[in-house]
Amino acid sequence: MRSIRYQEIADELRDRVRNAAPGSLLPSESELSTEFSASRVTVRRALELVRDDGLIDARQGFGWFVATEPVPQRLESLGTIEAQLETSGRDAQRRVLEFAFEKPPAHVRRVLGAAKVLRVKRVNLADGEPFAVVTVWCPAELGERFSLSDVERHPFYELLDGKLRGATQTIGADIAHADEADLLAVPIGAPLLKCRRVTNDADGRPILMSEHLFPAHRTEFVVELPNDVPSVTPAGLRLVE
Amino acid sequence: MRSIRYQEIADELRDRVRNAAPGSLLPSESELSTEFSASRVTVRRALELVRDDGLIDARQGFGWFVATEPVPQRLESLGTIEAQLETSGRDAQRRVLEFAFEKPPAHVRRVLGAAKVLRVKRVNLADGEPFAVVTVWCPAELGERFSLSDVERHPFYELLDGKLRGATQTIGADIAHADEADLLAVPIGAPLLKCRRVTNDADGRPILMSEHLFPAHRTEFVVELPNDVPSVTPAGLRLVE
DNA sequence: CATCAGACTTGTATTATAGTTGTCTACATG
DNA sequence: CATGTAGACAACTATAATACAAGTCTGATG
Repeated sequence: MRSIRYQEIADELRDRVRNAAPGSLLPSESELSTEFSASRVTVRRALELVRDDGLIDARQGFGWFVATEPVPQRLESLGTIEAQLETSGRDAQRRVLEFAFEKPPAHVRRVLGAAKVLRVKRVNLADGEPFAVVTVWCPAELGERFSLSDVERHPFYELLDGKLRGATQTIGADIAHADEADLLAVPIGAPLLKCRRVTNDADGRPILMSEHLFPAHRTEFVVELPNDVPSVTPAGLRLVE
Repeated sequence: MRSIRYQEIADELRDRVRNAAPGSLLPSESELSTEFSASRVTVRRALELVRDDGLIDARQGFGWFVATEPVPQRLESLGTIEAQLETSGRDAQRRVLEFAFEKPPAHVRRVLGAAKVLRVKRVNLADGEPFAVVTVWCPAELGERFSLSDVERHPFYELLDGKLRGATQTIGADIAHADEADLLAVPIGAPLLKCRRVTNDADGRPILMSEHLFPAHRTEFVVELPNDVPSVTPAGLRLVE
């Protein structure tokens, strides 16, 4: 069986990088070149492969270093909306509208499996203008630890820091009804993006359910598809029953 | 019973390939030639037989290698909508509505940078019911290779097989206007999911732009977020200007 | 302290070579 | 006529060797 040299080198480098501290420098390309008895071009191709994995990065005149963020964010190049607002210098606020312990609606109960839940409804503002209405449900025994001011001051993921592990997110569309139209300052019947998310804890059990409504004229989802595209049809779409 | 040499060789190769790692390289044709004491042409015919099984593939100047899985679909656990329909036993059809070479609208021209484009508009049916209206733009010099029946019979990604590399997909919402409402068999003002996609070629240049409209009551996007969730806010959302 | 030269780094070419597949022609054999 | 052998050539790939541009750091110099 033949083998490609730069792939061998890339594998070796991946191994080393995984056991190295983030931010630490790799040997220079010419050093690696002599060490592997390969030309600089070959070493470079290997390095570029590892970079494509998100494990390392390079700066001209400086060198190759282990990437600080070992978990590459393949899914989307954009961060959270809050971080976006912050970097663009806009002011982000949230206003809690409702905060109640109650019996969950059927579709929430089916997912969370709790007889009593905390429901928090709030509106998110960017520069004073509303851009999202968010409803979050979580089991009552978890929600009892939070006060209204906790929820008002901190995002939910901070309060549950470290407990959240993965999520499934479905994106749909709806039109604004009277209640939502009022909150989002759009006319009744305006198109909305509706996002339902089920967030799991470290053990994979769902512990958080949330519904987000965005006015379509101000928001859109962006998904980067770095690899081969299997179809012109949007990936991730499914027909609902 | 005389056995045909290149079929014997093909059988032997099939055996080896099944026990080899995907992506690994086979010996070169001339090596196999000496190993099997057969001419290179004969070995080649055997290799081509195995390739027709989909087990291996070749690249000129590189070699023969064990075929990898069709597509490493990391992004979402769901496949394309066509594959979904197929596995669920539903009937998928498409009907081409418009097929024209013309000057592109501004937002298409800005992305593709072409003075003339091919625009194809079609409606997708599942079990006879419409579930998507799709418009695809591509530069005229690329589109000239395709006929109307090409587009009607094959998905676009098949016609451009191997050329497509990555894409950026934005998901938004809109309401159905008269034209779309008619095509999708929904009332005017019904919520629609609107997906715009820019697909790039191997060099990262955009070569395809498409717009997809789905009736919201029948469709939704599903995005799996396997890693840490940074926020309760949906990932990938951004504010538009 | 500010500045500048020099050593070292990555980024990006070009050229060369050996090895590979893709394709063709010519010929032999049953 | 299908099957197999032998050979030649084009096109492509991986790799090496080299050169130069451009960015980063360090330390000497004034």
